[in-house]
Amino acid sequence: MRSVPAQIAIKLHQALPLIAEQGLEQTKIDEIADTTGVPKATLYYYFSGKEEILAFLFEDMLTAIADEAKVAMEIEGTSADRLTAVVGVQIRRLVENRDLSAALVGDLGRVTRSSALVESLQAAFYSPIESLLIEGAADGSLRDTGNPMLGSMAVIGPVIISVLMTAIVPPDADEPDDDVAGDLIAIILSGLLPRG
Amino acid sequence: MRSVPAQIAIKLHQALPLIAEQGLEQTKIDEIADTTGVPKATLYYYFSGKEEILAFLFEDMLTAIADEAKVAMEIEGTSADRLTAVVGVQIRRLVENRDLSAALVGDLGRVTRSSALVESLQAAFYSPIESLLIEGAADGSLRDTGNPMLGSMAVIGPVIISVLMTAIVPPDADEPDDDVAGDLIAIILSGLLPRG
DNA sequence: GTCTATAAAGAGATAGAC
DNA sequence: GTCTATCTCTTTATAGAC
Repeated sequence: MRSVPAQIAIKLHQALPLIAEQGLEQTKIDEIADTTGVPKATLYYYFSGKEEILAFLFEDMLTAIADEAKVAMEIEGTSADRLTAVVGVQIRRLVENRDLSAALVGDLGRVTRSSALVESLQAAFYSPIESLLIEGAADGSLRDTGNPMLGSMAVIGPVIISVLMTAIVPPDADEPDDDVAGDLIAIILSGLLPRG
Repeated sequence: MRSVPAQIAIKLHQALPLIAEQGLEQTKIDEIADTTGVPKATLYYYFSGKEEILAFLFEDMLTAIADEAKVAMEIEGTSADRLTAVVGVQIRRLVENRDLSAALVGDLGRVTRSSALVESLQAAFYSPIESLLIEGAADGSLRDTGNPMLGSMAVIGPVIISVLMTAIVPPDADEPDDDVAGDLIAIILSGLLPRG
């Protein structure tokens, strides 16, 4: 894959609503060319096929999330605060890239078959959270669940699924979007049992 | 779709490792015929195509989960107990059908494009949990998060993601499987903050 | 880098006999 | 219900000029 000019990278995003809606399988490369205005021959010049196009866009977003998460992991406060910040970053970016996220979550199988993408997913979602859980258990600001992996799943799972839901629901829902991230992390932190 | 003989339904499961591994898109209907021993002509006799074959298997499992969940929702104890039971059912069935679950989670986009499957998913996962959260908030055995939908996501998300993980990891991992369901629901119930 | 045209192969789906 | 054979169509991907 040759280095992709920014000009083209931007245009590629225009194909995402299509891909999100009907899946990559049903999206013909001619449609991508038509929708984005990038000639098919040019697409093949830069990419080996449509899988690589989508993977490129995934990588783009995941790298951005990973970078931002790294920053969020350094803020002042308790581990819980940092965890809240990281989850906020993740959700915000996912929601901002609604269609790309829908394509990502809707085609997790494809993603998990690419080791490069799996690594990017880990760097963006799993690793930051696992680190913070371990850190928090050590300094006492988070409960020690005894299983950082399961704990991480308990955080990432809701994030992914809630994004999937918002991504599925047609965009007409111009609900104020409230503070999904905040509400979600509050539930995750406090749990579902009544507090004593 | 004609009513599928049990004989054939059973054989179809033999194609699942293949589908789980390479995705339905990459799985040729000839492969399904070869692997299951069901002649291709017979497959077309009962199904309109490979999508319908997979959807049939999904429905099968989801219906079983929904039925069992309905039972679990009636057991004695607190709402939290019932929630634990329901999640236990869900995880157990998913893990038992490892490859089918991998196919399901790996191709959520396809699933969400079928309204029948979306309804089955809701009946198996979302509805039971949402009911219990509402019930628990009312009788005080669960915290009132003010948003049953978000609360449900906080439960279902970890379930789905943890199953995805175990489904991705090669089966060589004959780890005792411990009590994933129990550990997971404990974390979800108690939250990640230290208890006072 | 982009165009037009085309190869060419794959795979889904069916026909029609048994 | 199952078999063999085949059709047909789509879609990827490339060739070669500009």
